[in-house]
Amino acid sequence: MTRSKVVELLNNGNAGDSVTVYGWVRTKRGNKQINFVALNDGSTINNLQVVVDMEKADEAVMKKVTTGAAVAVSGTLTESQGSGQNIELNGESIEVLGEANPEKYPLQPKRHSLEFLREIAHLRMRTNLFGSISRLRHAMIFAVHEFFNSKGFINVHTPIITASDAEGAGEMFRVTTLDAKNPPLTEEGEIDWKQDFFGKATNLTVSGQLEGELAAMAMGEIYTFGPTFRAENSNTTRHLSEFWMIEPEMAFYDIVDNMDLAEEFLKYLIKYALDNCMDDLKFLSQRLQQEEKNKPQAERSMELIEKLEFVLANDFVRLTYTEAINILENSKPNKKKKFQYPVEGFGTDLQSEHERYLVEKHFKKPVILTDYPASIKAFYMKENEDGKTVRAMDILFPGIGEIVGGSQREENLDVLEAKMDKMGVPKEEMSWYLDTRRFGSAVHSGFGLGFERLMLFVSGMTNIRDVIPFPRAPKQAEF
RNA sequence: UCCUCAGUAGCUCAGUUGGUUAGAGCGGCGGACUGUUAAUCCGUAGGUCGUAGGUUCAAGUCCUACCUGAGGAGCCA
Repeated sequence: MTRSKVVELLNNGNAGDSVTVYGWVRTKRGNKQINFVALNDGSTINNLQVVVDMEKADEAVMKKVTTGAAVAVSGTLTESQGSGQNIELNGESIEVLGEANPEKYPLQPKRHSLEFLREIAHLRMRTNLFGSISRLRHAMIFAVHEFFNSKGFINVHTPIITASDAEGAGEMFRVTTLDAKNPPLTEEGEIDWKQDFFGKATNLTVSGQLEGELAAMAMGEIYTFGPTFRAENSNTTRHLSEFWMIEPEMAFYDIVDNMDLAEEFLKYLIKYALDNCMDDLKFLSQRLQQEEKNKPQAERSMELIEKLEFVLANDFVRLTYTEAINILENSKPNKKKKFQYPVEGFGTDLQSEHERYLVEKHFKKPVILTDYPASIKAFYMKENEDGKTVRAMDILFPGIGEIVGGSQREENLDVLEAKMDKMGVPKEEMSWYLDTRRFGSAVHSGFGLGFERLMLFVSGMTNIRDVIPFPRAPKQAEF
């Protein structure tokens, strides 16, 4: 007999069908006459109820059917007499494939704290919550590729090991095969990287953007979707040391085309979740509502599905950095000196509290901020005619902050080189990058979307460590 | 990295101004119940109080250091 998935049986099973299911036991309850086993195989949030007639069942086998055990069940689908489900499986034969000692198995049929589940990340995907998140994450990965593929973008695998340290996107993890205890030294007493595996100092990538630009300047429209590494000592609910980033890069796109694409992309992903993951979203929503009960009314967020639909239905607010500074300067919290960091005109770097005010209080919807001062942004961003600002754009989401950061790129070689000199970026090492401006340069743009931040928004989770299966963060590299 | 808070049973927590033998709920185990939905009811076992020092007649409780975790800030996606 072939194996059926729980999701197929619940959606398309008919009473009378003879089926075999494999899965893990969530709970067992009942009495001497009858037992009910809730079976889950990861294919859906919903469990298949297996009904066992204890007068016919092997008692020794049923004793091993405990929470967490892997079982194979064969039997006949029947319409359920109970109220929690339409269809259930009349279990005629049950085989325990793998026992789970109930005195030692850490997942119990009860609510666990997220902190505890983080400590047992190797098992937490067996919970309803992390099962839902895993399916949702998969759906979002799939939707990313579907979106770009449908628009004719080429997926490019940019290198994970890089030698360039000029991107200025934070601390990097060194990649080396040198003996850590006894590295070869130069005459000056410095580590001699020439003797290392690649003949130079290498790191894990902090961004695929520069290579993405090379590809875009040949293929037109490309995107990358890969792991990214930052060795920053960040201990927050929004940062990981290893995370996944999507970076489209498009030739012949200016900053407005870039914004249009980013907004369309985010909405596509959210719609995909609503269209394909409703069971999981409903569960996540219920969980969120439960959490929010403990919060004061004013701090409660919108119901999850309502929030997703709201973002779909409304245009993102677009405004310049300068306009944002104006709003902030005239805002109540600024006048009442409620901001920890006062807003002091053009040049002020926006702090979390400022971004949150704009998104959560003032506009109450996603905001795209553009035209930041050149002084607070990266060297490769396209300078505006005013000479003061650059064509950068950050998309700010409620509860998350910056979810997308992007820009139109400086395509003029002279301007770019002048900026690199000014900001101390080594031109010689980046000669390969500058070749895109030397030969066939053109207007182009791109952005980076933090995949886990998207997951935070879509799932309603609040800690980024809960939306990636095996989080990497300072002092955390287990599993 | 900085600030704040926390660490007591498998899990979630209570534990008074320092004072006998450290408690509860859930989970586990045993039992009861002919259809349950995180079942219900009865019973039962389960603890190096994060680690190391210190103060004291006496420390889960006070002090110091360290470790771990959470929330916030910075850095950013």
